[in-house]
Amino acid sequence: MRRNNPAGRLPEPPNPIADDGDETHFCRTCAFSGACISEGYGKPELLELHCLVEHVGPFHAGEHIFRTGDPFRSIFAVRAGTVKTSMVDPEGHEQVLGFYLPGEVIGLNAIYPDQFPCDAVALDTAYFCRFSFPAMSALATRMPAVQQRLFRLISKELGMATLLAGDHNADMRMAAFLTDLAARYEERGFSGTRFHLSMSRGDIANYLRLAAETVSRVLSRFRQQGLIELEGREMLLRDPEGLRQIGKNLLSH
Amino acid sequence: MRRNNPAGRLPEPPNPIADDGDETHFCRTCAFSGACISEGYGKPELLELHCLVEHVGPFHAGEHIFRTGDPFRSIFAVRAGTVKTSMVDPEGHEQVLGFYLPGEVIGLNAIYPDQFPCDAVALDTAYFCRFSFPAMSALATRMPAVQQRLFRLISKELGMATLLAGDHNADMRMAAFLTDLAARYEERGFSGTRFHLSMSRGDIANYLRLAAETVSRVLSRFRQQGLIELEGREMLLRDPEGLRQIGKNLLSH
DNA sequence: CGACAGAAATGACGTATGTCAAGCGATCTT
DNA sequence: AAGATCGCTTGACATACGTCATTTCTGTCG
Repeated sequence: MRRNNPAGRLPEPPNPIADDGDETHFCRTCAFSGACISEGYGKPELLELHCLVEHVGPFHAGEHIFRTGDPFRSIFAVRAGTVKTSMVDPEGHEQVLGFYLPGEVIGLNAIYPDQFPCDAVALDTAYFCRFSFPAMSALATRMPAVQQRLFRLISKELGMATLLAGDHNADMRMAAFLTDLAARYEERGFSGTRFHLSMSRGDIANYLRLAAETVSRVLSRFRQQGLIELEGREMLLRDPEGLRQIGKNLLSH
Repeated sequence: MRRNNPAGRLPEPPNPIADDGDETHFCRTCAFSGACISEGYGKPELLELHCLVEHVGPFHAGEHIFRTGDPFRSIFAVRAGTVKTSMVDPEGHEQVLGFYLPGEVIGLNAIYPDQFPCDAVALDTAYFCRFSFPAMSALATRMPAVQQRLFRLISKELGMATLLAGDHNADMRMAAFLTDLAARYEERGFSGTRFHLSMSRGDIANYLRLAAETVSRVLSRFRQQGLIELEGREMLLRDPEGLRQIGKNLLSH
């Protein structure tokens, strides 16, 4: 447990949890909430959407939410915690595909192959809403807003994937990674300048297609340059705008 | 025109055209055809889907089908020719995102931002079917098969994008690229061992995140090793299985 | 036909980043 | 408390690939 906070350390960040939903209300930060709440759907449809939701968890750090090859039946919205998705190639090398924060959705890349093409493991204690995909598709045919939400979610994921495919140097990748994380935390109502890195340096490196040593060096350099403060995994962005500038070629907005 | 075929040259490849559709039949190779034909939908729905299709073209080599920032209204199925999609970063560097062959669909990554996030330019003379996306979404709510086809198309594109994001050496990338191209040609009924590269070495290099010189060198090496025969842009895969082995870590199947 | 321009191939060289290795500080185990 | 283990940092060195420069080839146009 990371509880005590001795003097001289960075203050603890607020614990990122999106878990304020109940039987008739979605968690405020959930990627699906907009499909009903913000678009003004009435009680009946709202209840219908809730019928196909199942709360699952907790999953503890290192536990799998799904594994490569599992039959695709559901997508998962993160309610609390952080998730890493990754593939392992035929030679056994891991490839980190992404990190998912509260309010975000995993499993969308399983629709086409109809089975999960990657593993999903919890990086810390995590809770989920599980949506049956067949039921959701069926509902989508009756609720255009749900259909559109799904189209947009998948298309958004597609946009994300293409960004990191570019060839950029280590500084750019790292700066873009931090800026993106910050924006996503902020979008969900958490601090966009102070947060906890749930993933190891090795995972970050793998995700950015760098060596772990390179990640260490870049972070050290960023610290020397006053761009960040970093103690273990507690991150404070001292100069978010500076970081954004360095990584701007990778960032959509 | 590439017409005459003097002795000593590779024979001309069959011209990749998927253009056998009419008012009530889709082109056999079209990505949408399965949505109606193979799933046994009757005349009424078939006609409905045709109503929202518009044949456009020809676009000549270098002409834009759409540009970054254009409002998103339609997706395009390639009927004939080849298309390159690319983004330009704030510094003006081009980033090739993909190449699209007859039967494939472009524009899916525009759904989320609701405007095209990239340029699409014809690499040779190209024809398209344009599908109004709002109309298609509306139809999808009434035809689950169309909805599923859309979900799967976008999700497939997502899978493609993540593959090239890995860190692999130049040989692997090139071998995987050729194997993928071959498979896609074959899937659409063209030769999977002999085809014309519609794109320049520079475009290939950019797509694979390599320098053009590296692409040249790798291709020369592949030729020396007897993996391919190559004359200008006419490609003959001498050892497709060997190539598949080299690139297997990047390939889904 | 010859001149020109662009695409492609090839060689020489530099560098960003990977690899290997050592060391340090936490946390866990016995 | 000693030892083992793991995550992280830092340094020294190696290398795959990019960059720059030159040459060759191909197709185009006067």
